[in-house]
Amino acid sequence: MPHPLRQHIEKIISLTDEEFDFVLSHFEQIKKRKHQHILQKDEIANKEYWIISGCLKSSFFDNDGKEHILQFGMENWWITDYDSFINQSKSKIYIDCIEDSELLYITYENREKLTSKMHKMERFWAKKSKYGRIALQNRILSLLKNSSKERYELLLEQYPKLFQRVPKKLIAAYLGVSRETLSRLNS
Amino acid sequence: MPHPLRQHIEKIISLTDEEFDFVLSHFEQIKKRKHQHILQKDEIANKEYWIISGCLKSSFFDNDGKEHILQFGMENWWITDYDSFINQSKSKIYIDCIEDSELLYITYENREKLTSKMHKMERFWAKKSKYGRIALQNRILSLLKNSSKERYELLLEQYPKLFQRVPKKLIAAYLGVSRETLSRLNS
DNA sequence: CATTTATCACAAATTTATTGTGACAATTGT
DNA sequence: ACAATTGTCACAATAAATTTGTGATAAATG
Repeated sequence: MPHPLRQHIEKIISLTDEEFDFVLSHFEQIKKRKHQHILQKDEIANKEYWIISGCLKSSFFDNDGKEHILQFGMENWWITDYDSFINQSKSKIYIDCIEDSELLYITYENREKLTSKMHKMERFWAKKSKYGRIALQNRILSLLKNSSKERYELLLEQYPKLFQRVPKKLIAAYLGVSRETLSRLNS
Repeated sequence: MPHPLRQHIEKIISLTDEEFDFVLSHFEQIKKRKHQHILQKDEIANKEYWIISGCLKSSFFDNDGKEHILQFGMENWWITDYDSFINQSKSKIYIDCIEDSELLYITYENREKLTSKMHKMERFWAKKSKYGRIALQNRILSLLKNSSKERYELLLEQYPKLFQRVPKKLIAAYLGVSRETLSRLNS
């Protein structure tokens, strides 16, 4: 069966075997265990990760040390701090594994190389980026217009798996409520 | 009471208040939680850490994925991969926290600066380095001449606290025996 | 001012990690 | 070749850490 990354990319653009091999040659594969981070504050994100298996979160710690989760990442998702990655600037966020995970990553330099040599992949990432932008916009809207109960229900509807996989306190940190409030939303 | 790092340094050289403040200004303080790493394979160790509180280990993973522990680090110890730090080359080792820890670190650049401006500190680190070398040599000798039971007893005698603080499987990875064998050394 | 939420405290439940031990194969030194 | 030591696998008991729900109360929100 085809490489999972190929399946993923071919949802947007199609590739020959040679093209995919060429793409893949720009990636490295690594394993990370639960709790291990792949990016921390003040580092420059020079890698973009694609999740083969496992689960990660990208989060921000406020001055009180409280964690706010920007994004969860699961199988077939991309994750990095795009602010830091694109601008090659210091990151404010922290990305770590919620489960043992297998990851593919492409460095900033390799992505530049690849997109310059292969216009198709430029298009792929451009499209990805558009979708990502829409998702972010929707998240902002949801934070503005929906109550925490509504946000909870929307998330549950959209990603029911997440609730079986990750502790509720992390869901709470994603929804922007305390874990106690989240717990009481059930009743 | 004086800063713990000052107490530590003054065991070897003496410092005025101004001198110590100057030294300290080259360090940064950070907190790390259990499981978090401060160095991983293929990174360049550009920081040397001094442990205020907590416990860390520096280890190497062999081809079978088995962990071999080079060194534990506790309060008032220094830790980094000196091979990588001194030569500013890619590290082969992994350093992570066994407990939540508070650390001071000095970057390679700052250490260069500090030692060039303050000869005393050059002497301090030179002496530290000598002691470290002796400790390493003794460890090698012990691995060569002592049985695992003897190495176990020597470690227990020298660092009894370690056995209360860290899981036996890590002691085993330090002694170079399987955790089962270590367990049976008790009887 | 009513409602919602955060915070603190606590205990129960659940999950992970640690530890010892038996059985047996592999390795080592003599 | 043989005895002793150790590694590996499997399993169960224990211990430790994490997760979860809930009450009480204060703070904030609209």
